[in-house]
Amino acid sequence: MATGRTHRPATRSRGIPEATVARLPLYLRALTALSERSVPTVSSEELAAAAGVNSAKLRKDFSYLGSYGTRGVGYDVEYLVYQISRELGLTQDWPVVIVGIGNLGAALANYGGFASRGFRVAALIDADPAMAGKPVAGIPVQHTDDLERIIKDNGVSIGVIATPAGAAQQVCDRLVAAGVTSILNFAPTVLSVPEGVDVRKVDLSIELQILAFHEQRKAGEDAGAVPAAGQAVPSPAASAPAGAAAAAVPGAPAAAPLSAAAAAAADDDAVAAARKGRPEGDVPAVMPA
Amino acid sequence: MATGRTHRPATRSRGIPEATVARLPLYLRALTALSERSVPTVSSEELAAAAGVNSAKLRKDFSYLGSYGTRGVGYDVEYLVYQISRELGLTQDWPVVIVGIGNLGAALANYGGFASRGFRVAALIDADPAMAGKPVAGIPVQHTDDLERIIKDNGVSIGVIATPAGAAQQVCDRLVAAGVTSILNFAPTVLSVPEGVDVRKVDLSIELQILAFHEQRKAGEDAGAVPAAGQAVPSPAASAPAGAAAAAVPGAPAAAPLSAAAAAAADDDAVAAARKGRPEGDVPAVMPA
DNA sequence: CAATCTTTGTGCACGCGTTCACAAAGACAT
DNA sequence: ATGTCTTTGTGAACGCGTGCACAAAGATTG
Ligand SMILES: NC(=O)c1ccc[n+]([C@@H]2O[C@H](COP(=O)([O-])OP(=O)(O)OC[C@H]3O[C@@H](n4cnc5c(N)ncnc54)[C@H](O)[C@@H]3O)[C@@H](O)[C@H]2O)c1
Ligand SMILES: NC(=O)c1ccc[n+]([C@@H]2O[C@H](COP(=O)([O-])OP(=O)(O)OC[C@H]3O[C@@H](n4cnc5c(N)ncnc54)[C@H](O)[C@@H]3O)[C@@H](O)[C@H]2O)c1
Repeated sequence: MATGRTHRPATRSRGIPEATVARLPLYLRALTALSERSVPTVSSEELAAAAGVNSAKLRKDFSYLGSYGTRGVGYDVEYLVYQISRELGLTQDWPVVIVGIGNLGAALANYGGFASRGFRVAALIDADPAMAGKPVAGIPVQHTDDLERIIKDNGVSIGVIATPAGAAQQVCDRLVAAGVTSILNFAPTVLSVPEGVDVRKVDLSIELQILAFHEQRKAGEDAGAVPAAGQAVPSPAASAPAGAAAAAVPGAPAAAPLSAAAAAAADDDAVAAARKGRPEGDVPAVMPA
Repeated sequence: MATGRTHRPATRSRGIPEATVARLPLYLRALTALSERSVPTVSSEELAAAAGVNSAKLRKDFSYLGSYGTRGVGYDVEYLVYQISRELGLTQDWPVVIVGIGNLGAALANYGGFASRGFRVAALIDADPAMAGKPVAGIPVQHTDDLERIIKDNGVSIGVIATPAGAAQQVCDRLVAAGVTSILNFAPTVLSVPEGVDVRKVDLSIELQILAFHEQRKAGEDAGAVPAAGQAVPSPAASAPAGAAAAAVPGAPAAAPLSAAAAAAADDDAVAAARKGRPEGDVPAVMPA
């Protein structure tokens, strides 16, 4: 899932908790499905099951919106769809621009789920001159030079960034300067934005790493110990003076810390680990990128 | 950002809070960047700034892993990169399969960020016979019929679902049955999985809706009142619990209605929605989520 | 109208996550 | 050694989110 936002610790939006806001789209989706099947009402129990949440939580969530249910009966589907849509601001059209029409950007542009939910792709923007004018998903790609004009002409307030990480902050700055106040970022970078601008990020790599963590733990439980490998391990070299540019590692940039320093400090490490009550045999061999 | 997981209320994984696990990849990314610049050490303050978090939070996060810092100096970059990598299980190779090689699936297959962190795309799977054998990102697409064999032959434990929503649950079931225990789901559906299987979802539509909510609130603050929609509004009033396909099922256990709703919701994909054309008559200018 | 049954809305308790604030640890200078 | 300075590691307080459990509301039946 996409996670992470520039938190607004301040006033709780209109009294609606952030966690609740994040679940409203889920409820809306389930309700829409029921609506299409012409189901008139649902109980909190049924709807909660469809949305994959606890029924008490769902009821509490709805209570923030008001009392839209009928005791002994449940919630009126159509009415609730409307109320949630209104609360989420989906009763109006939101023009969106996608910046960076590469593999991902093109996929997003082709994604039907955009338009079907009130989000209209107002423009596709890319820095590659070769792409200018070329239609993607029926929409001609425009050059970055016109970014500001495009944003203003279309009254865009939501921008999607799908450029390489290196360009993300710069693109973000331009979007914000042009008037965009909500950004969905797919680039693996932490964007810094001024107060009042919301950023949400979708980070595939992070999701996979979280899954890997749990996966490893599952495997560890089944097979008792971890694949032990008594190789040399990088360790906090004796104590590198922060100031000096003299890297802890001479030549090699990132993969060779298992040289002199490491070997010498290996003993040190074992001691430290033992002292702190950490198993010392848990040392794999491979290094990540 | 991707959000939502099948929670494991049980034992807190090895004492490391879920929230911390979710931030480790962020730290790792920042640390890797420092490592490439041959920076030997960082203070919690600097690293926190780079990762976009509070420094106290970062220190507490690291404290769950052990005491890897040096007071008065900071953290050894190389050592920390190693420790976090190990904790996340990135010191080993994770073969991954992507199911559903359409717009999104193809983009994912082409994504370099996969391999760079120890995730290897072991196979691409699609149900379309026309795609079988066709190479995407240099990897030949294989047919769904061989899904089980592919999973087992490659020892895959992590699967990515990028099929239409309607097929997601079915694909999920097959993946799980074949041995996959971690799933990253891009389809807009709530997947139900047995205990022990982790699911994380990336839902673009939900992210945009959350942004829209805040966007609307910002606009509302500026312009005082709310966009008074004088439109006709469905009211719960008259709606009587019709007898027909009344959802208020007799004694349905709660399992049946779940899968039923899920299946229905699944069908509510962009494509389906577009094909059916918007059911105009009802409600405001809202659209299904 | 009264009794019964269903389901909402919410008070309450609990646990997790965040943040502050500071003692202690170590580096470094003298 | 001793003192100063920097930065970690963490105790403690606080707030948010979750879920239980139940009273109240309304439907439904007799
Ligand atoms: N492809 C995926 O599945 C995937 C998954 C997760 C994250 N990401 C991230 O999404 C981003 C895009 O990925 P991709 O695979 O589409 O990359 P890509 O290289 O295919 O596309 C990037 C596009 O951005 C354009 N671009 C570069 N600089 C720009 C600028 N300053 N302004 C406007 N456009 C600019 C390029 O011309 C190119 O068309 C990357 O940051 C990547 O890490 C991609
Ligand atoms: N494209 C996007 O940017 C985007 C964004 C968010 C979410 N999504 C979701 O991701 C999913 C895929 O989107 P897409 O745009 O790539 O769709 P798509 O239609 O382009 O691709 C879907 C692919 O899945 C294959 N498929 C269908 N049923 C299958 C099955 N049972 N087993 C294996 N493969 C099967 C199809 O042959 C097709 O190649 C959808 O659920 C969509 O809602 C897409």
